[in-house]
This record gives sequence, C-alpha cells and structure tokens, in this order.
Amino acid sequence: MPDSSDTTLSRREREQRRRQRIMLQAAQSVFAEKGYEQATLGEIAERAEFGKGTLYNYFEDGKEGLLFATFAEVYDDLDEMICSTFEGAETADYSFRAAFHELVVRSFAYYEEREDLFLILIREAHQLCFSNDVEKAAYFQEQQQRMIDALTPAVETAVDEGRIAPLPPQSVAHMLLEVVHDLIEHRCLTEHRDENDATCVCQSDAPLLHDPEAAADFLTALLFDGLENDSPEDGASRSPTP
Amino acid sequence: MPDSSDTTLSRREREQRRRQRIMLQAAQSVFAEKGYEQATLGEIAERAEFGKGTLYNYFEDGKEGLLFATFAEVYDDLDEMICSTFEGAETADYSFRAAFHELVVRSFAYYEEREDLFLILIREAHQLCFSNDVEKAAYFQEQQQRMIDALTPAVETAVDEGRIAPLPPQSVAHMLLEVVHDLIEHRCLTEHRDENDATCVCQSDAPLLHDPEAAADFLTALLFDGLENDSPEDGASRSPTP
DNA sequence: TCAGCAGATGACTCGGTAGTCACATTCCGA
DNA sequence: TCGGAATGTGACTACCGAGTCATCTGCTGA
Repeated sequence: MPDSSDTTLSRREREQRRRQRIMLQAAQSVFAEKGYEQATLGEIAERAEFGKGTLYNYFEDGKEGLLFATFAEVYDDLDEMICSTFEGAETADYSFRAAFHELVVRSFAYYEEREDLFLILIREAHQLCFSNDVEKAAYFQEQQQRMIDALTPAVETAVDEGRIAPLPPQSVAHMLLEVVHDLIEHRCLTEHRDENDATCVCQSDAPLLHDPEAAADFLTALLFDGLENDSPEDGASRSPTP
Repeated sequence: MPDSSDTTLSRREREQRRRQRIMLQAAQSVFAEKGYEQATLGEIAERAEFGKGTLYNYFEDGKEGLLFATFAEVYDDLDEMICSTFEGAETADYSFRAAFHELVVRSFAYYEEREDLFLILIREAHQLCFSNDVEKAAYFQEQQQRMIDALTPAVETAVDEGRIAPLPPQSVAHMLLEVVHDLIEHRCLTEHRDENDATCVCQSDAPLLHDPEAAADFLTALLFDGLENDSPEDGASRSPTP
C-alpha cells in the first residue's frame, strides 16, 4: 500500500489513502482481537468511524479485501527483512551463520512491533493455506515461495563456499524459515495465553522465548552444530557460537 | 472413545457406541472436506444418515462436541505413537537417533492412514490454540504438554548418557516434535494443493516429502549433525546416519 | 450563490444455520 | 399382545451478519 503522505499525489488522493489506512488499521485490530471469522464488518466500520457502506467504497471485497490487504502488508515486510538480512554475501567477514542469527533477532523485533499483524498471519494464513478455493491456496503458495526465494541464494552461496553442509538449498531455506516461524509462533502463543489467563504457570522454556538473543543462540546452535554430542570425543570440531 | 465391540457392554450400549462412531466419522469426513466453520450439522446428519436432532442426543454440544471428540482421538493416537517409539531406552543397542528416525517414519505412516484426522488437527487445532476462550486454549496447551512429556524422558536419558548435546530436555523435545509436525504439515499442504489444482508444478523438494525414508534421513541428519559443514577439515567427527 | 457531483451512510433485504421440540417410531418387558 | 419408555426426526424458530442502495451531505468550480 502506497504511503498516504506521498507528495506526488493530489490532496484528494492523499485523503483517500489516509482513510484506507484508517480502515485497514481498524480491521487489523478487530481481526487480531476476534479472529477473522468472528470479526464483523459492523465492528470494523464502527472502530474506523465510518459507515459500513463506506468500507465497500474503499475495499470492494469487503471483509476479505481487508484481510488480504493485511497479508500483503506483512508479506512485504517479511520479504524486505529477509533480503536485507542476507545481503552482502560478498563481504569478506560475512558469515551465513551470523546472518541467520540476525534474522532470528530481527524477527523477534518485528513481532514485538507488530504483534497484531503476526497474530493475524499465524491464525488466518495457516487456515487459508488449506482452503478449497484454488486462488487463495495459490496466493499463499506464491508468498511462501517468495520468502524461500529471498533466502535461497544466500544458502546456495554458503553451500558453494563450503560454509554449510551440501543439502538441497531450497529445502534448507524452507526449513530455516519454518523453524524461525515456529519460534515466533510459539512465543506468540504463550503470550496470548498469559493475556487470557494470568494464573498461567510459566513454562520451563519461557526465558528462552522471551529473550531474543537467547532464542537466537539456541536455534543457531541447534541448527548449525546439531544435536549429536560429539564434543567429548572431539572438542575441536565445533565452531563457536557467533 | 471405547471400542464399540467391547463385549462387557450390553447390546444397547454397544449399539449406542456404534452409532456414535458413525456420527463421528461422518463429522470427520465433513470437517476434513469443508473445514469446521463451513461444515453444517445438516450435512453431518445427512452423511451419518440420522436426523439432525439425533446428533444432539449423542453429542450434547453439537458441532463443537464432534470436533473435540475428534481431537481426543487423534491426540490419543499420537501420544501412543511417541511412547511406543521411544520405549526401551534400557536396551543395549538403543539409539535415540534411530528412535527419532523411526518417529518420523511412523508419523508419515499415520498421516497416510488418517489423512482426514491430520487435516482437521492442522487446520482447526492451530486456530483454536489462539482462541480467546480460556478453556479451549488450555485444552490445547494440555495436549501439547502431554506430547512433550511423552518425549522428554527419552531426551533426558539421551542427554544424561551423553548421546546428545546438553540442552534443556523440554526445549529439545518441543523442537523435535515441532519439526516433525511441520514436515507432515508441509506434505499435507502440497498434497492438498495437488488435489485442488492438477496443473500444479511439482516443487523441487517434492521427492523428499513423499518418501518417508528420505524425509526421515534429511531431518535426522539436519537435526543431529547440524548444518555446519565441518567434514572437510574434520571428516571423522560426524556420526553415520542410522 | 448555487448546481452538480463524489462520497458517506445505515436501514433493509436476504440467505443461511444452530438448536428446539412436538410428534412419530421402535423397542422391550410384562 | 400391549403399553410405556426410549429414541429418532425434521420442520420450525430465532438469530445473525454480509452486502445493497436510496438517500443525504458537503465540497468545488462557475
């Protein structure tokens, strides 16, 4: 969605964008709170302080249009994050491992910044991936592929340069993104639970999840060094954590 | 749910169980096909060949009761699978790594056998985890903890015996289950897509996903040996794949 | 000042379903 | 064989929310 403060636009157009943003934000807050199915256009309109009919002037497909505009926003952000984190593979001191560590940290930061968007992504995109509507399923396939494509070149380079094991780059990229996604999702889940139920006992791995650095360390160590305990026989074979 | 052929029950009771099973199976087939929200009691009743009112005689909570009975079935199966796969830690030739490999293979087998159940679990449980209804969120927390608890002792033993790296057992158990779950989920997703869209181009990692052995090998190697490519400098430090 | 138009509005229509309940049917023991 | 208990049934009710559209509002340019 173009920025509503873009000065190349006429006042009228800027005004339109601004309203569109207000409606989208209202929709996001309702979706995050109630979930897509439970959200009603009435409540979104009320929160945006517009009439129900007005929403249709800005989002032809109504509720669904608002949902997909939300997806577009979050997928653009994620793509940008992956690309910028793994750029500079030519630099002398570039480390794929360190870049991955950074991705985990940045993902956490983004989650904290836009908790609402993540909640919507996690809940609704997952559901819609399994939709019987071919168009919708294809949309999510494309978006996921876009994320994988953003990461794959970096994995390929790392494999070529012998930094990581010679496994299929696409599969590795897929697996890495999946694991990060899971971590954020798990944190999101525990936080969501704590909000609903203040009496909830803290899980044993809670500190791991709430400290971005600790989580990134755990994940990086697990994925790069592996679970196998080869240090007793052979202490020198492990790389230090970045 | 007790077996409807249990001979300790009266004929009437057995007959009740049998009908309950028929209704549950009808519900599962509709849920798997349409998703929970889109499924209607009318269609479930029709498919079960009973009147709509009759469903309420067997499942007081209607649609929701049928959904939760389905969850109970699948979680019981999974718990059983984890426990039986990791038992026998005392045996001389027991290998945690091999047991994990076996878990992946068995998970695939279960998925093939009960595709419908998995689809429901993946779609609906995920959604309900984030429900604002405290009771429901707690149910899924309990079930997930049950799975983790089933695996944790085996991880602890493996850590104590120095077979795997000294990381928090609960976190490791959690991560392992998550990764297996993701793999199955991904396979389920691609299969679901292929059903809907025959023109779909095969993904590059498709063979990995459709051959249980290959998938288990990939996952075991990745998780136990790690991504880090330490073989050129130090070929002896890696354990062979089981 | 005013005509005309872009845009806002929310009461209304319409389609759809969960859950109910008065009645029908079947079962079973006396 | 019969009567009443248990069980099945589906038409009906009550509710809900998406999307529409006739109407209103306020802006702009002549």
